Amino acid sequence: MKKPAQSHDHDHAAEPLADLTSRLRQKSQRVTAPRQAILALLREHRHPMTNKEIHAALAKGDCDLATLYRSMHLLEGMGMVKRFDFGDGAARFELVTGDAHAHHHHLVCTCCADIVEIDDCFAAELEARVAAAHGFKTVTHKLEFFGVCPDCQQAGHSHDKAKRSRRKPCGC
Amino acid sequence: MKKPAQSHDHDHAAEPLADLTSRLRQKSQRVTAPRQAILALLREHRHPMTNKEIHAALAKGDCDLATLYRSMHLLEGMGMVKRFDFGDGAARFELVTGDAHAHHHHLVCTCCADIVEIDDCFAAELEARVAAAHGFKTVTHKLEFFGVCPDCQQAGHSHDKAKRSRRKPCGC
DNA sequence: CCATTGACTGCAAATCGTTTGCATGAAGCA
DNA sequence: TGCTTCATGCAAACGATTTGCAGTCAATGG
Repeated sequence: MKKPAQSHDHDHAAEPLADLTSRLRQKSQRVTAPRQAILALLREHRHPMTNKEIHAALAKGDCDLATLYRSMHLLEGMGMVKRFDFGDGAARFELVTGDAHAHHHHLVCTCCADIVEIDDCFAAELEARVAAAHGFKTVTHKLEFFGVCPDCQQAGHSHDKAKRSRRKPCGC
Repeated sequence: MKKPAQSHDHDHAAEPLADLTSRLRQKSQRVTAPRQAILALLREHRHPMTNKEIHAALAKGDCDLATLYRSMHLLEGMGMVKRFDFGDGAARFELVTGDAHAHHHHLVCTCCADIVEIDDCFAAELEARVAAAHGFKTVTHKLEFFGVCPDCQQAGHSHDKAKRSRRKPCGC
């Protein structure tokens, strides 16, 4: 088996792993090895990851893919992770950091899949406007931007927007 | 087989079917029965439809599901239909009408899946702002709103936003 | 009007992301 | 320490979408 309680190393300004697990416990959810591994990994990444990426990044045997999916549902339901959809058919997840920066969007390079975070959300006001105009309640929105990043522009690739690439943000 | 050139009936201010098929022909694509059936059906609907819905709406035998998927790719590539993603795992398509109203978003009821079109796109300016701020080129965006429509609010259902319903915009 | 030919279609099998059933295993509590 | 319940691993099931293949047909030239 694996080290039971690694609470040291890699800690770049992120919430301590212990705090994360205690959040789990407080909501009467069990703190299991797979869940700890997932949270520990997500702490390291500032950009959303697909379940496949998460699964590949975890030590082999740390967490079954089915368990991973179940865990992400659980964490999403608890508000500990946020789900993003870049339109390529695979959900992406990001750890919800307690601080500000909570609500944000992304700018995804359709060429190299590089991701930039867009912090200021201009859509909040629009949300209210839209809700009022149509009588809807509890309105939320999904907004993501796609384009070609500076590096890829230089690379000289002939990238017309999204083309029909469904599998990857980029078809390179 | 079916009537070869029905260019009459149902015609509420939409582009004539003949014009649509000629657009196909001009791009050196063949005008086949399945494609005509698809275009004819899409002309009737102002809201985006999933391939399953389109397939179900077409007369049995009019178009195989595989052909439907291939056709939608073709039409999307030609710019004759636009693809929308409501985050429920199924792509939706809408006929691109030559007129204005080209670029628009939707407000989807998470309860009854009712759809309202949002014509004014405030995001266009944001797109430019985002592109400039990060050096990206050919930036596009995907933006959809979700909420509970007036009718569903009355129905008294206890609908907290999207919950974890992935399959349908609504989990009613 | 008929032959030609490559694009298009239907069908079935294959993919991919995601979910679920089930028996075993372990977290948290008495 | 033992119980009870929740969580996990494995495999099979699923739904959306894609693809291989052989037969079919729209567009074209004769």
